[in-house]
Amino acid sequence: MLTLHFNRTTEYALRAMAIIALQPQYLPMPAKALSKAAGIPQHYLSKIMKKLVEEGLVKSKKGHGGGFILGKPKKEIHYFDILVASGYEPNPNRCVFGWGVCDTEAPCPLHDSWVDLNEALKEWAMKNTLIDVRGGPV
Amino acid sequence: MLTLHFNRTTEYALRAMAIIALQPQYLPMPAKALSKAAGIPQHYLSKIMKKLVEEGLVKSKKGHGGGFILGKPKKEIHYFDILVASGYEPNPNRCVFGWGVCDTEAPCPLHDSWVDLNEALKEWAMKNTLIDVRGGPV
DNA sequence: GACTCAATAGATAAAACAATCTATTGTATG
DNA sequence: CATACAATAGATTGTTTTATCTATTGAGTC
Repeated sequence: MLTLHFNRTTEYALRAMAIIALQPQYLPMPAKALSKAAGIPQHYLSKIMKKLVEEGLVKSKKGHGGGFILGKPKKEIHYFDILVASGYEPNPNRCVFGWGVCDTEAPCPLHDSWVDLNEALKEWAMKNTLIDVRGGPV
Repeated sequence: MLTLHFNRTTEYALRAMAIIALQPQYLPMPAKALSKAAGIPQHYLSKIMKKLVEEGLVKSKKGHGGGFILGKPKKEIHYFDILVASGYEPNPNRCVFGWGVCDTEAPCPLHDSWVDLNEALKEWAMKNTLIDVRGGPV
């Protein structure tokens, strides 16, 4: 795959959350239906959902009539939370340049612009919430 | 690996270009030295360099005293060019949501915010050039 | 022209990522 | 309480990406 900005897992997580957000919240969405609606392999999705549940972004309900619903109001779920829950590292202590230490004091040649990019991405992830997901139930 | 924003290949390409940019331009940098300075496996790097040469971002010189130098002035080499040369797709016709068609007319639920992110990233990649690489020879 | 340095090319191997399969646990309903 | 539905968990397979290995081609130097 040609990675756009995130890996597939993270992209799937965004998709899944968006779809759940579009459902009536009194109606839990079963993993199977979610898998179909999002075009995500069911068992792969289940692993992603597990993390989202652990982070409190969704709540799961087992048994007949069960499924997933949002863990909190849409406006409180930032894309950022979804990224983090699916493995994104917001403040990596890893240098793009591969340097052991790389900070403002001892920056690698790409440090400044990298910080810049990180901030742009973080800003995007923080300003968007599930309220920004548009459309009717999918 | 925990991908930050790009895949490893692209990250390597940025690194390599930054290092070459920091060298005195009358002195070609051999792939071996570059590999060592950048911490990139030599033969893997060679495949990346090939693409960069094809795109005209660097020029290569074979034989004794050979190596790589920039293909054009630093200020004309945008990060964007490096991303593209290493496989980044600037205007993907692929929907995050997996939809066949997804545009302003028929947008997927994440379309708007995704376009937003793409633009932020493109802006970053366009405004930065190899002039923004800081430091002395590495 | 023989020798060395250095890029190019192709094939192979290892690792990471993505996907699938099988079984188990939990919960509502008749 | 038996049955069906649905999440959870672990093990296994498949695919892609990353890395390595082995040549080959080109260019300078003696």
